Amino acid sequence: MTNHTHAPTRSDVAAKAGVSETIVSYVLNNNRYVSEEKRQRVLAAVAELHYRPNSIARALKGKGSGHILFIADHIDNEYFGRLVRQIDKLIYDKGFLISLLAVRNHPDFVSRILASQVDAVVISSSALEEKYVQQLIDFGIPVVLLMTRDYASITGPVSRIYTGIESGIMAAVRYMYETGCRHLVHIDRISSSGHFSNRRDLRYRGFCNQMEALQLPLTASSFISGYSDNEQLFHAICARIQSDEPVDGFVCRNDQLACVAVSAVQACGKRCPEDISIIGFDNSSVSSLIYPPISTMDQDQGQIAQAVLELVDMLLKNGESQERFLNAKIVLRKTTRSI
Amino acid sequence: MTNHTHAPTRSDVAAKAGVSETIVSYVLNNNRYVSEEKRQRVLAAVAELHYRPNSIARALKGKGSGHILFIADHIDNEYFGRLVRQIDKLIYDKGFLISLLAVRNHPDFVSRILASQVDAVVISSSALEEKYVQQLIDFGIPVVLLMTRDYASITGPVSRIYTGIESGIMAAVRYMYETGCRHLVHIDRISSSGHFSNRRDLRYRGFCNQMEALQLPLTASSFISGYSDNEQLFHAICARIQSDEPVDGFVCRNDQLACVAVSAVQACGKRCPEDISIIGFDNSSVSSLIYPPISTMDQDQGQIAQAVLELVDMLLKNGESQERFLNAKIVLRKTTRSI
DNA sequence: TCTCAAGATACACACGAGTTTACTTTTTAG
DNA sequence: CTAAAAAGTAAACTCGTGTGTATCTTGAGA
Repeated sequence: MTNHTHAPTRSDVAAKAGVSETIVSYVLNNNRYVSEEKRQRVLAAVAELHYRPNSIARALKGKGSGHILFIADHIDNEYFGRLVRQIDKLIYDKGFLISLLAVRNHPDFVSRILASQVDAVVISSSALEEKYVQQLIDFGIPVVLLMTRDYASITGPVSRIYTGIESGIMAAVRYMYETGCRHLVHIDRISSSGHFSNRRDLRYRGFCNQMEALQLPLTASSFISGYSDNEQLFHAICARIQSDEPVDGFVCRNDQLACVAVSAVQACGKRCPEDISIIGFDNSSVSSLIYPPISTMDQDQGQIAQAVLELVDMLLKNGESQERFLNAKIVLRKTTRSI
Repeated sequence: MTNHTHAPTRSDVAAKAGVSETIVSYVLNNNRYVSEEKRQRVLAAVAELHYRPNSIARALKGKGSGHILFIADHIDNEYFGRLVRQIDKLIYDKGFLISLLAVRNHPDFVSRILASQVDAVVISSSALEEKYVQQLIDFGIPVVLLMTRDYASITGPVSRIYTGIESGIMAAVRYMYETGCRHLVHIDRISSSGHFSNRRDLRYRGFCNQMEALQLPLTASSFISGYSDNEQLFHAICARIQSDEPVDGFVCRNDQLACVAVSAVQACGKRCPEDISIIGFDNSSVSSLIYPPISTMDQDQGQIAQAVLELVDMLLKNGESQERFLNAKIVLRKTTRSI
């Protein structure tokens, strides 16, 4: 049982191959001419010792640490989990590793990230204050924003990916309209003070924009939000259904909320989708597991992952930033009518 | 708008404070005597420059990189996501960062991890081959195993956490028994060749052990497994219900499977829990969102996170390994009878 | 007065890799 | 056949930090 306490270093390889450390470095980085004979000896030694350049030492020389940091509000979110998985798939062969961090709006947050020496930062958050994002950028860290809200004030070389949230919600509203719905209600978890002030959230914005475009009624009663507890939300939805204001469709922030909506509709003795249509968001596992299975909007995490890596690469290579627009696809199941 | 391209270094701080770099180092590491006056000057300069020691350089000196690597089969798993979140909560103040990696059974896997220079590795996987785990340990990396299977062959200084999987399944079986079930069936996603060969999986083992202890019938028809597709599993469960062999309870590997079981039971015209009881595992969000809400076993991720960190600390500090036994709590909802 | 302990500081090296520069050998051109 | 160019190698420095050891000052004790 080989019991190495330390991983082999370049000097071990050089010794075993009978060449200088420099040669080893040249072979591995492939940036200087080395005679074929020595090259082979080096590669053999590398293979035999299972040598890999220490990424820490390499990072110290400015070659990058090989860590890409993902920041999200809820890192245990299923949508985010699937995205991370896809990225892990693509990133592995490039020698990168994913690091994860839940958002904290604390003055130390940025210096904490700086000290951790990650090569790039990908942010998927509606909660992180823009000033912190701005600081990251000002410090020269490559940043890719997954757009969940507008980040209006941010300036500098940031890449942005519109993952299809806004256009997705708009497509959902349009589909509901096309299948006959005229009184749509948006269900969300959070709400800012006053119903119409949350314009920075892309779902909210998409809903409002499309409603206005279709000239559908948009009032305070077009929104149910602010309930963090499912039980309370359930009752709020029931109350809304039984109120004087008409409803024939719920457009939900995510599939969990849609689930609650389905229960509420059934509890009120209404039929779904005949009386009230429901559409969720994220295509999470619940949506296909419950009965009736929920129609929802699916963002292709594989596609997003691809875009993230391309933009990170570009940022790392040229410092060039870019924007990307992706679309969510509608997944029709049983909580919406057919066209 | 301050546009620093580079983070400040120790020498910047030393210059600003008018002392030598060594003094800065002593103040920050608090390991040598420094006069109060200079200490204050250094701290002021640190604050002013927002200096933080570069964790890469510090890691190169063997002080640890501040990265703890989590390895799992499915890093997008909801259970795992919640665990990661809890750990992030506890770990943040200690200056650590979580890294994530999906299992690959590839010869390079270990050297890949070695090269990434993480301080410790936490493994939550039933798929990772034991030889790779052994290699990690032999290389002197602190390893904490979240026990999902037995890892019988592993030797050396590893810490193990039994998160309550085996004891949890046993408690579930016992509860089913106490509420009158006598013909229990275990539903799993995967199966090895032959029904009785998967003894290394703690759920499987817990189920078998408790069944034997209660002297309940345990035959090939006590298992439904091997269906990766929900549709196929649904039909398999229906077939089992309608077969000659009696069933009055399903003990499922997770809540998703329990969901499918609920649908199957209803589709077969049986009542749940009156005719057939069902219990899931993980207390994932689906379990409380569907109707009827599913009884399940809950592993307290906060508790597990706490244990993980304690064991990592211990490993990092003394190199001492340890075992920890935690329990899952039963969450009674509507798919099981009352006692 | 001399010595020795302890207080206070700084030099210099190490960590493991990348890279600049310089040195030696071989090849090519004139 | 000689000079210059090119190929091949290696020594030496760099990144930012921690720390062993050396230096220097001060004060107390004999």
